[in-house]
Amino acid sequence: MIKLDRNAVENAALRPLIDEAEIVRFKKGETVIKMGSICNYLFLIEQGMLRNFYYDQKGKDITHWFSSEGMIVTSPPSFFKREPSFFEIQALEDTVVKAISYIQFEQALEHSQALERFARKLVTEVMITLGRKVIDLQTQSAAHRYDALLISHPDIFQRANLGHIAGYLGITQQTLSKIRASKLG
Amino acid sequence: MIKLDRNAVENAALRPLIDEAEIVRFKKGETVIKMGSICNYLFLIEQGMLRNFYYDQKGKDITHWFSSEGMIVTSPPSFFKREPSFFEIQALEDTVVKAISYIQFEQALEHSQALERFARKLVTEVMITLGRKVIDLQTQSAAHRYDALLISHPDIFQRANLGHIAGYLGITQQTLSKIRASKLG
DNA sequence: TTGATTTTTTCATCTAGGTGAAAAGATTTT
DNA sequence: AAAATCTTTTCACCTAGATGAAAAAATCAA
Repeated sequence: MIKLDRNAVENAALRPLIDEAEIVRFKKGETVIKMGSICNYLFLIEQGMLRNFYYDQKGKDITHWFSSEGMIVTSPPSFFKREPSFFEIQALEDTVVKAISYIQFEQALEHSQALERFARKLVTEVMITLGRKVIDLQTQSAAHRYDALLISHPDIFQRANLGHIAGYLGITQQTLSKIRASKLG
Repeated sequence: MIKLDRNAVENAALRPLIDEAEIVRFKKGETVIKMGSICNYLFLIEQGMLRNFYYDQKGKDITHWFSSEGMIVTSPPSFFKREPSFFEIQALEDTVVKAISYIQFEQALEHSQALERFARKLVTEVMITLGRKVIDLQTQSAAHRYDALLISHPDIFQRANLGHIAGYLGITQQTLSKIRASKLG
């Protein structure tokens, strides 16, 4: 969802929250957050890869976001608004996370203005990123979005399957396959 | 961009920031923020309506967001990251805003944890809204998005022209016109 | 009160990407 | 190493929405 750079991880305000977080392991394919449940954690990924996805009207599974080492991920509407999640989160690889509970998070933020500030800035980054994604979906062709992803996150192509990537790009797997074929000639 | 409900406006932490903001008036059609400039303000709309828009590759003007009375609006990437804005902001009606400068904002947040907290929650709402817009663009038909807007923001149809609304819905004006025609029979 | 400009609709045509089914390739399981 | 399962590609066909041009309607200006 959002990458914590080295500065962020070493941020003094964040340290205690990370340190008291529980380490949790997920096996490849395992469900981390189930649709309909309330997501009580921010997950800081130590090792591995997760994806957020949802089911559209027709029940098709659509990837909303990929997250890997150093990123913080959650089901934002569920975690922040304490409501049932329409996202599922699933492990694409064996994954190790530090799970920061909602209660830990709320308490830490109440006791530390620096952390509150840090959290605000993090959320602001995600907001800007999502704004860019809206513009992208509205103005770029599928092929262009594919190229951009290949450059910005080449590792995803090693770690997620093309069905997941197609959903993330806002297209079907068949269309993605056509785009890939067209690059070969 | 984001609506401040009555609770929010009366929030004690926010009060001083609003009170020291400068009142600015824009005439219908006037440009509030020019593309390429740095947006130094959060605008709290007292009266009137603004739209954020950008130009795509081909130079087509695309509305990203409408904002009216009680909403706070800015060019988020420019305001928060202090970089040239790719959004323009334009007044769709004669509009009165309270302009909170970046410096006022930063200082107030440093001095008030409650305000920092309030700002985080506000940005979180925008993040969630944008996440929903991504899903909407990816899963709903243009006609469905039109219906949804008609229900959620009927006033926009009185206050913005259909070209602007089409851009907001992610379609061309001609397509919007076809959708409208199909509703009449 | 008539131009001039802007906004909205209409129309004919085109195309990016969807759909559904099937084949081909990989990977996993026994 | 065969069977079963999952992933990716291919193909024929379809459709939502784009494009470009033009007409019609509404709004504004002198």
